[in-house]
Amino acid sequence: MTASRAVPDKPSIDGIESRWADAWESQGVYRFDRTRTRDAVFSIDTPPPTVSGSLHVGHVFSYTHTDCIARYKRMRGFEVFYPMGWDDNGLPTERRVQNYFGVRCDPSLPYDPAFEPPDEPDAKRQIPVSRKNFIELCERLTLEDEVVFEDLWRRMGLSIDWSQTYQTIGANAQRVSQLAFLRNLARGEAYQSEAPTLWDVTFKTAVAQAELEDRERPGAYHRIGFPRAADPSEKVFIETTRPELLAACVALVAHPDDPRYQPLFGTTVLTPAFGVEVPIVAHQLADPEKGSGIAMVCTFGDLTDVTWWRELQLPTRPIIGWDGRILPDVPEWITDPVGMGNYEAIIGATSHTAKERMVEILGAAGDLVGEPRPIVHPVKFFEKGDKPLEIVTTRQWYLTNGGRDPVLRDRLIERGKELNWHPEHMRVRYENWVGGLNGDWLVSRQRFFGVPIPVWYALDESGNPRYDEILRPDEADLPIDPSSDTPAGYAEDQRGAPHGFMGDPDIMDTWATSSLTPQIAGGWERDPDLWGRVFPMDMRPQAHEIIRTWLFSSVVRAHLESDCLPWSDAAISGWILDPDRKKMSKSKGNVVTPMAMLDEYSSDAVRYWAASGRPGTDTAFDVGQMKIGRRLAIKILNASKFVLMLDPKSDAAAITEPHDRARIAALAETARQATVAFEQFNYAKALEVTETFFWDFTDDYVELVKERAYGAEGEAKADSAKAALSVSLDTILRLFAPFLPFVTEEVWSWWQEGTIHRASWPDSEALAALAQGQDRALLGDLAAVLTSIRKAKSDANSSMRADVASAVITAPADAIDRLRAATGDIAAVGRIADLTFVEGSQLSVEVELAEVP
RNA sequence: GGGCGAUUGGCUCAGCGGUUAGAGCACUCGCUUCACACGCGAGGGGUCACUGGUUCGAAUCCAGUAUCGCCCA
Repeated sequence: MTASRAVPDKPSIDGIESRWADAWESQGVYRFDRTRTRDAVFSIDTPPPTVSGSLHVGHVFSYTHTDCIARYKRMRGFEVFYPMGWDDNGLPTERRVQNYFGVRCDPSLPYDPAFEPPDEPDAKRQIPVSRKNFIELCERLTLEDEVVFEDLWRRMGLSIDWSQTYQTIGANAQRVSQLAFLRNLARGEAYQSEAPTLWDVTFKTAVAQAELEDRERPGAYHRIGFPRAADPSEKVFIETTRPELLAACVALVAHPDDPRYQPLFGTTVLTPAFGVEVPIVAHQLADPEKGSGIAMVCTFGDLTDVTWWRELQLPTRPIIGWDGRILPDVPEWITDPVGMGNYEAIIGATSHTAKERMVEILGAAGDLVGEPRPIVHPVKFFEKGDKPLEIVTTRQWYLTNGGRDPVLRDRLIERGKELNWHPEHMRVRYENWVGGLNGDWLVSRQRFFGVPIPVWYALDESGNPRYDEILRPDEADLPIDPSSDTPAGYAEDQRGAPHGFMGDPDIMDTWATSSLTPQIAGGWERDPDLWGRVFPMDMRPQAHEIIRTWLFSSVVRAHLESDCLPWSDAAISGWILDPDRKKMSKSKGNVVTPMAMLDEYSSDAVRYWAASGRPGTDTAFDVGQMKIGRRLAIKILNASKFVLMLDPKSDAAAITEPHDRARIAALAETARQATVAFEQFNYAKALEVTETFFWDFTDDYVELVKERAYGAEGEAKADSAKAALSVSLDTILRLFAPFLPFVTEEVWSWWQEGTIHRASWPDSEALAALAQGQDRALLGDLAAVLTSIRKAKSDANSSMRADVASAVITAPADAIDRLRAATGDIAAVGRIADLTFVEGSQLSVEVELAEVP
């Protein structure tokens, strides 16, 4: 970088961001050099932020951590592959596009190349558009959103290669997702199955295990009597929280060892209100402690029902439709006229309403015992939904993830052990999750906006799909949309016709795309040359709450496709907490606008705060730390100005004074510690040791050698100090460069060629050699002496420039030996006329100030 | 209910077996020192959550308790 190449009179950190951001971009400082081979590349699988979401402090925090590592690695000589993705696939973007343009996605519509959204969108009367049109609108909108993010990233100084960007709904991401899916299909890792599925009735889509969350909800146990078929006067009492599912009851189940019910196993009862005969069966999952110890099995009330249904081979009697309402036709298993009438009473009702009506019906018939007993229990929800999930039987696509195959599960847990976790303890979250999987990964979603499942099905003579006859596209044609593209050998007019074809109507789980970010960014099956230079990647930075989703699914995909980990290291960042130690969130109204923060404190200052947060640790939002960062940046400018105004020569051989060598020895140790810390991804530690050194350097060393550097003790000793100052400054700037890219670059431009961000990382061994074996202990002795002298002056309320008539340093013999070598510096900084040493056990200084005239 | 992590001066944190426990902020006092008043110096302030244990020695290791947070049921 060539800038002024002179030290300004009044250096300032204000406004330097845009100047250097522009210079870095125009000179391609962070451009990935793809002539470098894999061993010389450090590749980062950057998290693509949700562009439809808002920017918040958490972004600044975690992206800074990654950038510090990227910059360190670049200075270590690695060519850093640091792409940026935009996550514009999924529900948040779908909603935003709908509202912004007043449209909705209807995949049955043909693509209209001339479509333009209305000038004045009406959210209540959304215009239906094809999937392709919808995605085009999404890309148009996210282009605007991306600009906001990119501006912030540049302003923060993220050293991203802006020629390497991708979108998770972009053509390349779609192509990669579909190609990977087809490869999974070919290897038998992707399969379809008609099975009970967790279902969100609001979004009308299947939901995967990873998207579930339990929420505490009030409920009530209803005690219901089932007459025995053999003797209707005798009743078996169950307790259920879901009486509305009585019509879907297929059995009663109790624990095989429960003596209360053992005599009943193999007998049957009649369901109250419906008169359907169901068996009493035994299963070890029945909890004798819960309710009456015998439970009603329905298809399906919860996941345990699904287990009982599967393992006991019970019939399927669904009564809840995909809209969450009771199915309209009286099912054939209800034959009793009263039962048929009771069913008609709940047709079309939601679960909630059906429950109320069933309670009425059961109460009127005397089948309900007593009052419902209120409880609070965990209920499964879609994490983005607000109604309890139902379980309905649907045909879905699954991807193997170890949830049903112990061998694969063990292999994936092994992968978790191979991965280097930062911090280490995050590994258990992965292991807990993988160990707790209860099924394969459900990847199909009944939504409209997303990456389509890239297959068609042949239709039989009646026009019904033959799911076993999957029509696959040619890999070269990807990405495709089966709702508008036609399979080979068919014509478009055969769509939906007998002996024709139909496209799979579903799209993929967004994680099915996000799990492939290394493949999308790294040019998998698109740019083999690039792929060979960046994969497997080195680093995945991400937040801890998506270990089960993003991290795990990425491991699954790389394992299945490439039989390796997608990256060697996972750097897990913590959260930003507000001062009340709650996670910062928009709804709490405590989110600070990142750009305003950068304006107020400067980018380097905000980065300083972010980099102070240890890896994986939740960190309080703290403007105090930003103020300190700002102070540090300004201090670097001023200290640099001082050193450079001495016009020092970087002649390492000139460093001959023991004090200077001791300082260089400390510098070498600092560089060593910072390097070790960075190698462990501990940027916070690297910053801390550098900062500590720097403040000692300015407060003690610079003050002590100032007079000597000005020439008070002759040219040779001045040159020694100046050379040490020069080497120190050069090293300090490089140690700080990953954290404070702007101010370090600014100073670098005053006296060095090129950009500091491509300069080499300090070599601690080379620095140690410059110290010529000098003991660092001298610095501790000097600091103690200096403090004593300053204290004497401070106690006397006098200036630090006050003259000292005499000072007597008492110290152990070895300390005296060391300190004698710096007598000149001590006398100069203390303005001591007469300095003497006395041997003693403890280091102390007796100071006699000169008479003030 | 299971798992993980945290608990150190008023605040934010470092230290994670070895001399009287550190830093910054805040606070008090002082200093217009020619790199910096967006500065410099000095000072006060902590029985390291609690209870046991291991050890010559524990903030640091072990067990338990409490509180908080997160992940998973």
